[in-house]
Amino acid sequence: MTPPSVLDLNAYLMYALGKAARRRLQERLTTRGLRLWHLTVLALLSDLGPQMKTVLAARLDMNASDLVRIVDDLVKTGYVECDRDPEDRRRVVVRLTPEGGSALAELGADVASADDELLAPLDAEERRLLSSLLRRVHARLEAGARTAARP
Amino acid sequence: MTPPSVLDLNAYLMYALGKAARRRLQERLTTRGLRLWHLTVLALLSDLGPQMKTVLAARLDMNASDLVRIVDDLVKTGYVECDRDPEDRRRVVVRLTPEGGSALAELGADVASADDELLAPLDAEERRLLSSLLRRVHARLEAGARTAARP
DNA sequence: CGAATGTCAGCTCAACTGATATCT
DNA sequence: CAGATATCAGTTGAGCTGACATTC
Repeated sequence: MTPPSVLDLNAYLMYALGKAARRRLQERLTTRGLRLWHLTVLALLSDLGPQMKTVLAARLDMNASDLVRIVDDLVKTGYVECDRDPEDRRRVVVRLTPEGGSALAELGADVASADDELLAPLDAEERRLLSSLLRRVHARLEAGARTAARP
Repeated sequence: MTPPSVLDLNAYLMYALGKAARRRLQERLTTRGLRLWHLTVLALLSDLGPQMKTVLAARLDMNASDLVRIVDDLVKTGYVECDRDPEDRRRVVVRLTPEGGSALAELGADVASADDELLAPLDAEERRLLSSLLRRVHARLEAGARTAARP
């Protein structure tokens, strides 16, 4: 069952699973009128505190011009607010509002269930193992992106 | 380094890594005028032999209407050919041409290097482990899709 | 007839590019 | 001035939906 040589490629496997993961997360977000980037931006703001737009975009491996539109959406819904940094007026600092924080909290359990659905065939120990491997690959990608951007 | 709570979600991790994987595969394909689906359809035809379009679409977790356009492209480049099944004239059987086969062979090593790039931080044993975990998750997804489509 | 297969048009989101404005 | 930050317009691919025709 499912032995095509495409599956010999981990890159293809990750691509296929990434699509499935995205689909499951989207299901849980569209009912609230949000998209994937809305969630990830809110979560990152919650983790890091108020941040410049370039930092957010870089951390999420996201295009700067796309981030502008996502933040615009979040401002309209009142989940984030923006202020110019008085020390460097080029910078726009984005911060989570209380409304954004509670919206994120409400999403938490709902979104976490996407994990259970995806990783159903694995037991707890295997999930930890997979998670640890994925994190290492992801960390290297981030490091590579940084060094590539600032050689 | 990179500890946001978004990363507690394996679903998000897979999504992010899937994007990175897709990007690496695309780099290697656009130089030849191909896209991701072109590669996967060629590879699946090589593995399974001539197949109906619905089978191809289902196996690749792909929309039937999208497959039609991908196959159209591949027919234009001469990599596949289509024939009506005389026993059931609704069916269109797609098969790989010799040109398609050699194009796929030429892609092989090039595309395999996407794996090395992605999994750079893991040693051989860890790669096997990751691959095995990913395959199990993927197999379950395919099974779920089948049972959901035919309850 | 209903159901399966394939085709076509059109839509949204994701991802990227290039041009421009503003500020340091 | 160069460089960083942000913004805006437009393009492509991916993914999905609905309508339709054809055949069994």
